[in-house]
Order: sequence, then C-alpha cells, then structure tokens
Amino acid sequence: MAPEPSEPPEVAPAVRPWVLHVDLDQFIAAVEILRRPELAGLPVIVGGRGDPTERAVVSTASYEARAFGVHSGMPLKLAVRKCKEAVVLAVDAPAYDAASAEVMATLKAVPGAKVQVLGWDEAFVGIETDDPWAVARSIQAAVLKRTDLHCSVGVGDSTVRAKIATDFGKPRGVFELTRENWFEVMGDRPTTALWGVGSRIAARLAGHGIETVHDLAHADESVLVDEFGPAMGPHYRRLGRGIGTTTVDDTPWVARAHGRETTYQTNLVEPEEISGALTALSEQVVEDIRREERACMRVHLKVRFAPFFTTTRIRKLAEPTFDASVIAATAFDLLTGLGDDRPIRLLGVRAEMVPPEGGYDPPRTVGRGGPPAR
DNA sequence: TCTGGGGTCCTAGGACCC
DNA sequence: TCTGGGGTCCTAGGACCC
Repeated sequence: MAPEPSEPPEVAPAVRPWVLHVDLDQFIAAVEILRRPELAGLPVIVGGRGDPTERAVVSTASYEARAFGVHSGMPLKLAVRKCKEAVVLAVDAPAYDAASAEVMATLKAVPGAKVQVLGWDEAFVGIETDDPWAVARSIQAAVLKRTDLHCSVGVGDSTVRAKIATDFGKPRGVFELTRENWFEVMGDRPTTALWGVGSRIAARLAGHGIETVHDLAHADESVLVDEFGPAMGPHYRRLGRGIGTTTVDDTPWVARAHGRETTYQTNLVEPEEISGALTALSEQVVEDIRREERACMRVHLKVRFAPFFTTTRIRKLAEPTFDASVIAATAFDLLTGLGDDRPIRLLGVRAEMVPPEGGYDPPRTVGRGGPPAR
C-alpha cells in the first residue's frame, strides 16, 4: 500500500521515448494553393484529371470544400454537385513527391529523431525527450518555414496513440494521447475510430455486442480469436487498449510489389482492346520493377466488371521475369479463366517482386497501419 | 452518388510431401 | 479398409490505409 504523500513531489519531467505523428493539413490541396495563391480561401478539389465529368474520385478537398460535404474518396461527379463553385484540379503526383521530400527532410533534420515515412503527407518521429510538446511545436515551425505547409502533430506513448491523436489536433494543432487519457478520450467512441478498424471489422465486432473502444478493450479474447483468428483477434483487443509498438522503425522501406491499374472512361469489350490494355499496364509495371532490379515472380490480375464487381487472381511464374509480354500473357490467361464476358471498367496488373536477399526483415506495415507483424 | 490508384497483410482451404 | 499428423506452398478472397 503506497503512503499518501503529504505534498506532491516536485520532480522534473523525465526524459522518455515518445512517438510523434506528423500529418500535413489538407496536403495535396495545400501544395496546389501554394503555387496558385489566388485559390487561397476558395473551395478546391483535386482529383483525377481535373475533369468532373470523368470517372474519378476526390484525392483531397480544401477545408472550404469540405464544408460542403466533399471528402476524399468521393466520386468527382458527386463532389461538384455538392459544391458547384469548387475549383477542380488534376492530380499532379510529381509535385506532391517533391513537396513530400522537403517535409521528410525537415523531419530527418530534427536532432535525435528517427523518422518512419507512412505516406506522402505523414510520418512517425521517434525521439527521446522530456518535452514532446516543445519538439512538436518546433517541428511545426520548421516545416512551415521550409515548405510553407502547415501540419498537425500527435504525441503518444505508442505509434497507435500518436497516430490517432493527430486528428484531435487538426488543423495546425498538437494533441497528446497516452495510457493516462486513452479511455477518457477514446473509450466511448465507436471501434471505427481506431486505426485499422474499418466498417467491415466494426460490423463483425458489433455482432458480438462490441460497439465502443471500451467494449473492445474489455472483450473476451476467446471470442475475438474465434471471430478473427489467432493473430488478428488479440491484435484488435490490444488496439482497443491503445497498445502498439513504442519504437519508430526508420529502416528504409522496401516495396513488395508494384502495380498499375486504370479505370477506363468507356468500358472494354473487345478482346483486342483488352489484351492491348493489359500489355500497356504490364509495360508500365516492368518500368517500375526494372528500376528496382527485382524481377516479377507473381502476377496479380485485378478486374472490375460493369456494373460493379471486382475480383483478383494470382499466379506464380515458373521463372522470375522482367518481360512485359510474359506478364501480360499471364494476366490475359487469368482473365480468360474467369469466363466472364461482362464489359470491363477497370484492369490492374501487379507484379510481386522477388524478395531481397535474406527476405523482408523487418516486415513493414506501411500503407496499412496496424496489425503486428508475425 | 457511383465509386482512383498506390500499396500491405491476414486467413482459409486444397495440393502435396514425408 | 480406413485414414495419423506435421509441414510447406499456392491461390482466392477479404480488409484496411493513404
């Protein structure tokens, strides 16, 4: 039994490892507004080729456009219907690559920081400090000074908590989420508030009466194992408690695969145009894997038939290859094997590459965010 | 309303081997 | 005739994230 202290101890804050999650505010829209200052304050939507009559979705909307109910992932046609006065711009990936590189270089220049890049506009920063808020503020200032871009920072004692904290800080703010305030902040929120729980998982959890983060944290582990398996079941319960890795992994990211996919403005029907499309996609994929000098060992075909049915097929190749015609022929063969002659809206070809010497270690979860390796 | 394009990882079940 | 138990590899499919 701990004695009651007569007065609170005056202790200096200890130096501890912290995880900071840095997330740029409306990144893509912000980059566009930087080079077209006259757009500041206007509703800006970036998506597709900038033509709202085409099949495309919103990549990012400015805060002004979001006020109209426009958000990422929304069909462009619907977005402009909601916000008729919006300025619609084409996606310019090279511009965002360049801006992103500046931001990440700024983060890597923070003394003692380990940086794990998660995407164009976000990264974990691991740092040992007695004042994570001061570090967060200095990062915001440094990024703004170098790139004219604003960011929000989540401060946490795990990657999961830091990542989730950021949203509460947006825009341009800092928010801290730790073991101390986790349940106070998150306990009553729906499970979808967790990084890695989407609508499908949430629905399966709800089937067991698990609706909130608190419910998940205190759920019967055997129920979760039965529903989700021995790896994912316990993982979801840990997620509900905000428990995750406490270290930031700054080893360079190694891609497992490269793929290209295209949604056709008019559906494909003729075999010749289908095989032509697969050839074009395969050639693009080969450009990417040649750059990495890692051959294709498995071909993934993705097909979206009209009106809206998507399926994938995989085939391992007898020999690793850089030959686009082999990849295209394999994809065509997989497509033929489906025996489905409905018109095609989308085709995708992905090349899974030969792993580097010694395999993938450590396994990375970039772009997924969540489940533990192993 | 009508749904992009880039990724990663997990599970289940069948084939096959010892 | 009835049928083990362990392991690996492969494919199909699902789910999630930015």
